[in-house]
Amino acid sequence: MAEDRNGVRGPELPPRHVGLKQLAEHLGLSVATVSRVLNRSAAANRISTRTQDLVWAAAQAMHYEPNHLARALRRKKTYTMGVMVPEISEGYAASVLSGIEGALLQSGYFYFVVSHHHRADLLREYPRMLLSRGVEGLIAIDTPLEQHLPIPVVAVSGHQRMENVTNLELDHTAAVRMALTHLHGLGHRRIAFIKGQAFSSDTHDRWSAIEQIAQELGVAIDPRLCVQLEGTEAGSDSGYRAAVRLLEWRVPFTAIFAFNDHSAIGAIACLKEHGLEIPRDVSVVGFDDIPSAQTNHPSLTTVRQPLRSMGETAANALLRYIEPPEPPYPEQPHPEPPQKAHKEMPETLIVKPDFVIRNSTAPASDKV
Amino acid sequence: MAEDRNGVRGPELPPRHVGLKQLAEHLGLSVATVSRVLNRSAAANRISTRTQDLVWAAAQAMHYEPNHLARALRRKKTYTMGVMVPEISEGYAASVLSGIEGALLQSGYFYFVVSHHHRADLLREYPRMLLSRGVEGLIAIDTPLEQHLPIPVVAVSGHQRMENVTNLELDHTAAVRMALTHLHGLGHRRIAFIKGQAFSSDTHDRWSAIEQIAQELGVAIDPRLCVQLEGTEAGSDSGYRAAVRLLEWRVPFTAIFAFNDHSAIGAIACLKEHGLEIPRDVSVVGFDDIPSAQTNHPSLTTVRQPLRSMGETAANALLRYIEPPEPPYPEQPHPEPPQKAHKEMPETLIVKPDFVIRNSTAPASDKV
DNA sequence: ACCATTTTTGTAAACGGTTGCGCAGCCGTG
DNA sequence: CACGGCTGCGCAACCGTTTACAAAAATGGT
Repeated sequence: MAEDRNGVRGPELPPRHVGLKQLAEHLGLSVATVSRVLNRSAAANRISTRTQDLVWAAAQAMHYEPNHLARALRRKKTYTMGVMVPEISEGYAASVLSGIEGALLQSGYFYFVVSHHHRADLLREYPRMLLSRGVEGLIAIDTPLEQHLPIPVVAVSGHQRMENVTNLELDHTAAVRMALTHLHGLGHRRIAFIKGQAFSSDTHDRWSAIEQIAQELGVAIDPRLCVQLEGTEAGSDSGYRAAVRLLEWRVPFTAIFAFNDHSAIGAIACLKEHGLEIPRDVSVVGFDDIPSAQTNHPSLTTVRQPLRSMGETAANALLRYIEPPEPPYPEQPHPEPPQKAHKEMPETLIVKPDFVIRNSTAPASDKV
Repeated sequence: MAEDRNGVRGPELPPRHVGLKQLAEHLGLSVATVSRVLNRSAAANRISTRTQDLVWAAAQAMHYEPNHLARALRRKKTYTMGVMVPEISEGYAASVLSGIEGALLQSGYFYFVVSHHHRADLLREYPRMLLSRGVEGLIAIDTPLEQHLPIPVVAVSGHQRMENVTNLELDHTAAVRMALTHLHGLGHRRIAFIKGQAFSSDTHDRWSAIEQIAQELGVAIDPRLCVQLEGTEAGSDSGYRAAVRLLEWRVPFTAIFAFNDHSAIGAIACLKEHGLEIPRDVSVVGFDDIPSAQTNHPSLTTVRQPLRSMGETAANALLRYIEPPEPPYPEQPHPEPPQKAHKEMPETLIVKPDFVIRNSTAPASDKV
C-alpha cells in the first residue's frame, strides 16, 4: 500500500498523493499559508493576492484533495451523520433514506447506514460505533433508542421522549380520521382492523388514534375483528395470515383497515382466494402508499406517508440543530450578534399524511 | 460543543469523553502502553499480564472508545467503503445495498452511500469526495465509471474493463436463454421486446444476448416489436408508455419480454386497459423479481437477479482484495511466508440468474 | 535614516491515536 | 563483578490539517 512512496517503477513524476506538505514544498511556502488560503480562513485576507492565486493554481494543477480525516480530527467536525434502520430493502426505510440522502449531501454531509434487525446487541453496539466514528447526529428510522446519546437525534416514527431527541411522527389522528371517515362515508360499520407488530413503533399510536376516531364516528371496535401481524419479515405473507385468522372467526365485516400496504395486499390475496371480490364484497384500506399500492389489483386506497419528505425533514432538522451559523460563506458583514449557537430541539415534529383513493374501496355491501 | 471540558455545572466527575490520555493518566501509565494493550499489538506480549488486566479493567470502567478518525489517520486504514448508486429508493439498488451492508458490517467496515442521479457532475465529484474521506474501496451499482481510481472497485452490472475494477455481471446469456426458451416452449413466436434505457449498463449486454438466443431458437426479432424505455424515473410508467407505443404499431405479438419488472408491470396495466387479458392473450416475462412481482396481478413470470447475494458477492470481493492477511486475530504462528499482499482482482465475476415461473405466461394464443 | 506600523508569512503546538526504538532494571553466567 | 539478554515500559516521531502566536519584510512618517 505504501510501497512506492518515491515511485519505484517510474522516474519520480507525480507524487502518489499530494498533501499540503507537497504543495507547500512545491510552492516554496509553508503549509500554514497554503492551508489558510485554501480554507479561505479569516486570516487569509492578510495574505497577498498574488500568493493566493499561486496557491490556487498549484492546488488545481497538482490535484490537491484535502484529507478529510485529518481535517475532521483537528477541527472536530466530521460532516458525517449516522442512520439506523431495521433493514434496508424494505421500501419504507429505503424511501426515507432517499430523502435523507438528498438533504444531507446537499449540505456537504455524508452518512453511515447501519441496520440492526431488531437485534438487541446491534441496537446497543451500533450507536457506540457510530459515535466512535465521529458522527455528529443520528437519524433513527423506526428504531427504538436505548441509551441517552451525546449527540442530537431525530427519530422517524419514534415515540419515546428523551433528551436530545426529536421525534418525527406522522399525524396518526389525521391519518386515521381520513381513512375511517372515508369508510364510514361509504356506509361501512363493521370494520376489521389489522394491527401492526408490537415492535413497530407506529403500532401503539396508530391504535390509539383508531380508538379515538372510531368513537367519534360512532363505529364500534369488535375485538373479534382485530388481528395483529406476526413475524418479523416485511413481505405481504403476514397480512395473508392475518386475513386467514380474520375469516376463521366468521364474524361478518365489510371493510378492513390494514396496518400497512404490505399486509393489505396480503389480505386482499387471501380474501380473493376465498371467493370474495374486492371492493365489491369487502373494502380494504392500506397505509404507507408503497409503489406496489398502485400496481396492485385492485389498486389500493391508502394513507400516504410522505416518506421521502419525512427523510428530508428529519435530515434538515438535524442539520439545523448541528450547523454552526454560517452556511457556506460567511461573507456578509453581519452587524448582529453572532446568533444563538443552535436552535432548540423541538420534542416532536408532526407530518401530515395524504389520503389516496383508488379501487380497493367501495360502498358497503352485506355479503359478508 | 467543547464548552465544559472540566464540567462547568457539576463537580468534576466523569470527563466528557475519555481518550487514551485520560486512561493512561488514571492508570499511571504511558499512552503508548495502554494503546499497545488495547490493540493486542504484537509488542503487547512484552507487557506484564497484571498491567494488561488493569488496562482492560479501566477501559471498561471508564467506557473508553477509541477515536476512529485518529486511528485511521495514523494507520492509514479507515475500514470504510464507498457505494455509488443511481438512486436509493428504487428496489434494485436497495436490495443490492442490503447485501453489501451485511457483508461489510460483518467485517467491521462501514460505508458511505451516494446517489448520483445519472448527473454528470456528481459522477465526477463523488468518487473524489469519497477518496478524500478515505474509502478503501468502491462499489458502483449500475453506475458508469469515468476516471481511473486509485482504489479497487467492484462494479455491479458494470461492463467497462478498467484497471482496478472487477465487473460483477449477471449471466445475461443464461438469463435470456431461460426466458426465451420458456416462451418458445409455450409456442410464442412473435415476441415483443422492451429494451432498457441507454444509460442503464445492462441494456447493451442483455440485448446482445437476446439477439444471440433468438437466433439460436430461430425466433425472428421484428424491429417493429421493439421499443425502448424512456425517461429516467424508476416507476412503472415508462413501461406503460412503452406498451402504448407497441400497440400503436398494430403489429401482432403474443408475448412481451420486458427489460425489468417495473416496465413489465406497467405494460401489463396498459394491455389490460386495452382489453387484453394476461396471460391468455399476451404473455409477459419480466426481469429482476422485485417484491411486487409476486403480488402483482397476475403475478409475474420473471428472471430473478439474486440482488442481495450480488451485493454480498461484490462486498466480499472488495474485502478479499483489500484486507491484509489476518482476519480478526493473528494468533496462529504461521511459519509460511507472509502471504501475498492481496489477491489479484479478476476482471469479471459472473452470477447466475434464476427463472421463476408465475402467472403472467401461458401458451400462445392468436388473439393479437 | 530610523522607528512604528502594517502587511505577509513562518513556527510550532495541537487533534487522538500508533509504533520504532531505547532505556532502565533484573537475571543468569563465566 | 562485568556482561549479555530478557522483561516491562516510556520517549518521541508521525499521520495530514488547523490555528495561536510571533517573526520577518515592507511601508509610511518625520
